[in-house]
Amino acid sequence: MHWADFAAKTLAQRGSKHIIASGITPSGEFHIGHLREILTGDMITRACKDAGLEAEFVFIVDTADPLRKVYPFLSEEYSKYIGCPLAKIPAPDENGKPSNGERNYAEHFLDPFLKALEQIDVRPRIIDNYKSYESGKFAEKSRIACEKHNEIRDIIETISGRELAEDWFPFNPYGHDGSLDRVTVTGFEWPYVYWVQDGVEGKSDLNKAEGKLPWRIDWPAKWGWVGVTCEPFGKDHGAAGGSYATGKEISKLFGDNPPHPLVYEWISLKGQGAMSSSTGNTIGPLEALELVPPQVLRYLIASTKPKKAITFDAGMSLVELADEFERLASRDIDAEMQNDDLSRRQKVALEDAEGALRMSRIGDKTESIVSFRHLSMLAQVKSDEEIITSYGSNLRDRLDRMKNWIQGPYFPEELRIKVLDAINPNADKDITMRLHSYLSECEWDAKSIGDSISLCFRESEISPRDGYKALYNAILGVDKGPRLAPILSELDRERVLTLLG
RNA sequence: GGGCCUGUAGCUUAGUCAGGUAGAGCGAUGGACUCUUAAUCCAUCGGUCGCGGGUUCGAACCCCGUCAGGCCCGCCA
Repeated sequence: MHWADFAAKTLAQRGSKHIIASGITPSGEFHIGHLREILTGDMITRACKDAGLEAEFVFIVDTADPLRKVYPFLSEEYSKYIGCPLAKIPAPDENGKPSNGERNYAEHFLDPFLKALEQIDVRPRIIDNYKSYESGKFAEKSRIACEKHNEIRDIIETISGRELAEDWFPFNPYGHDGSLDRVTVTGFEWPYVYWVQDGVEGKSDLNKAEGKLPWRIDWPAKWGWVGVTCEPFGKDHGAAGGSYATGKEISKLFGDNPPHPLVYEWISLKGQGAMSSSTGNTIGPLEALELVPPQVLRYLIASTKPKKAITFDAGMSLVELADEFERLASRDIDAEMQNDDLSRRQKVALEDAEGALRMSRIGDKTESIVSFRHLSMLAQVKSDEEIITSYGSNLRDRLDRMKNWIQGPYFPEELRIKVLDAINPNADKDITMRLHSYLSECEWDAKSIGDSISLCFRESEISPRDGYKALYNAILGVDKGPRLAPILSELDRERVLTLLG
């Protein structure tokens, strides 16, 4: 059974109505790693619906989280915003300086991500955390947290095994400068938390966004008022003593039923370690979508069990992934399932494949007749019109993406068609000399070139196999390759003749 | 120090929860297609299941130990 279906089955035992949640802090550029968070949630939601459950997917954007530090992509001017909620900070401009524009910091990074999600057919209900504090959604949980601060302290200290500071309090007010830093809570009397920052005293109303719950409490509080029944999260939250472990207990303290967890591994970039918004070591979803169709990105997540680490590579691995998806999409899985000779293992594999495909599909079942590998070759040697004419206009979209890929930095060298610059001594001289004379006389278009090559082989009694091998070696330096005539017709006749010796 | 996750063919991996002859894709190799799609089709090769013990008629799977990598136990999402 596919992992998403398995999760749905587990949820079915809990009830028939579900809210699956994902949460991300928009502290920097979104990347493929964040896509795993979102897609994992989206796929569980899809699986729940397939299983006949009522399910809604929500994306909680942690806009109330403070700016932690001045990231490398920000200018020093941001230091004055450290500790302030991302929703109240101006977006950086192209130089990393605070802009005067309309958009805040959180929106600046969130908007492009939401556009990518739309392409990928993920349409969650968006919950803005800061606005939720503003409208009092957190008030009730905040009240309980403040009233039961000793129990909460006990839960965190016992489960995480760490000691909290003497002046720790389960609610962080924003001080007079709007920052959470250097603020000490001095008292609580509903609905106010009293505090002092740099000698300045003040109070924060729990009904408004005048402070926020610390992460380990904020999370279970959201579970409660949103009604979350399932949430996937990264392995960092999942470890023993981590925020899920404490959140689960705090959730019970709030009188709620903690959501079903699903821990997923991280995505790293090939050869560069974990993806990280703060170091700029990222590939964004939009960037990836310029190379492959959205189904392939969905398939990347769908075909890998959540606990498996993914090493993302926008080169050859992505070509293989895309082709694997196309092959799978063109199979008739239902028919294959009818085969009674299948072993238990083969059956399981088939079920997983069916599930991964179901989780990856967007809209109609449009399969393609051309593999990515093949398309990469066609795109290098033929004009768009020729390709569209032979394969149909529904290839347009993929062709455009392929062209981006070829022109960009990620296109694998092994797929690049490289014409030699000098005579290849490994090519059969005898054969290439004969081709030389035939090709110096024919018309210089693809058809004539092809005909001349055939004619040459026939009249010289050279087997096509040996003949093409020699020709490929002379032009491209390899034993076999794509259709040569169209490539030759794109080159100067003189250059070709030179290579033939 | 304590805990969690991962380790299976050259590569990516299924199978571990419910123990029963190790499955697949890619790549590689060979062949077919009487002028070559990096196409397609067929076949073949390829695995001490990280390592060592134990339980069992039988272990990739359960138990103990061990090695390697990642992560958490810092209001850090």
